[in-house]
Amino acid sequence: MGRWEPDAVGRLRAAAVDLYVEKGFDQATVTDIAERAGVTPRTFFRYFADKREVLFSGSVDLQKAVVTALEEAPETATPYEAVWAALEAASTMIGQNHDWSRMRNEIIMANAELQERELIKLAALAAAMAEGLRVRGVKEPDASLTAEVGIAVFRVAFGRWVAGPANRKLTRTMRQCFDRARALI
Amino acid sequence: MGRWEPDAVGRLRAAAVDLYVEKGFDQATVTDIAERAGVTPRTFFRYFADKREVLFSGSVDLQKAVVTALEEAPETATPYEAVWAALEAASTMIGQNHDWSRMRNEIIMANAELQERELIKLAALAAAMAEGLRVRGVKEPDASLTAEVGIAVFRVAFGRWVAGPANRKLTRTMRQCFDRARALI
DNA sequence: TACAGTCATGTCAGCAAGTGACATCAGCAC
DNA sequence: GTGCTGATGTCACTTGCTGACATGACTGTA
Repeated sequence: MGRWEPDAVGRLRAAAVDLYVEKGFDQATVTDIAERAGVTPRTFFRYFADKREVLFSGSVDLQKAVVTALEEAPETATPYEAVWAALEAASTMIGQNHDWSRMRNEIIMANAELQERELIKLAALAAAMAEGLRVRGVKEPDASLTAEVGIAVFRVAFGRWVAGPANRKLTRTMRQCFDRARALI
Repeated sequence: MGRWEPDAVGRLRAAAVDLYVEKGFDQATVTDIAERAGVTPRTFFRYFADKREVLFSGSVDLQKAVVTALEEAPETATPYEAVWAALEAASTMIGQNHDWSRMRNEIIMANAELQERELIKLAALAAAMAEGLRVRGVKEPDASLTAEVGIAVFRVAFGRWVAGPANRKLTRTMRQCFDRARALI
């Protein structure tokens, strides 16, 4: 046993999410969160760059999965097909937990600052995908265009999935949007 | 003559942009800006919701132009073609002033918070475009997909144009990316 | 001419986010 | 036991942003 209760990060994360749901993101102060986690506000900012970041710790793994999928996609795949591999990998990760996704999404949609953070994470994902495509030999502007379109598809598909019934598969919705985009463009 | 110098908003905007360039967005405090504009910090927040918003006052007009273009696009146009009309209108507005766009873009790219704001404005633009398409009778998810892809094209094209030489036409770059997306997807 | 109302701005007090510098002290290595 | 390390606490501070109220030039009207 350490000097303090272990897993301060875990307690902070849990406390934050609880409070964001209970009182709303704006009303939940860092002091509240820290207090509930049995810790000082200063400690909160040691683990999370800011109040929003609590909800985005998963984005690192997501980005890794996406990049890996791009690397492992068959050499013969077109850029858009390679992007599909990335979207599929992302869907598999996120699609596991419809409940969590829905709750998290509700918190985010209720607050503009959180939407901003969500968007910049997706922009970073797009940038990573574009880089992954460039590694595959795709030139600009093709790499960026394909990656950005991929993220566009992701956004729409995720939005539909998260608003729909829990038993629907994200991968399925993603594929439908992916194909539909192809038909529309 | 009023009790104070006229056009406080204009002075605030100018002072803010100047200082963002001179010292960087983070280092420029609202107190600085207000002081240079000969006004109280409180007044700054009467005109701008926050420190970032100064750089985004044009987005209202942009959105109007886009929506109008969608309304006026020929009935026979496919969704993607209607989106082109919107992108063209946006390009015509923004493409006028390469210097201003480049400076503004440099300020924004140097700061994550500003990029977040830029992204949410673009997301709002996408939402407005999707709504415009729905008005045209396009169903979901087609409306959202087409609109989001349109914004993806816009992002890439704008990025290329703003980084390129001043005499290049935004509309041209936009069209190239628009067509290239069609080829890639 | 006086009077009332309005509008842009000032004044002031205050909260919450976020940061830097330094203190503390359990546990571990040696 | 000595000394180091790492996680947390403590404190003081800056900055963004807000609410409530004050001020006084301008405008319209009787």
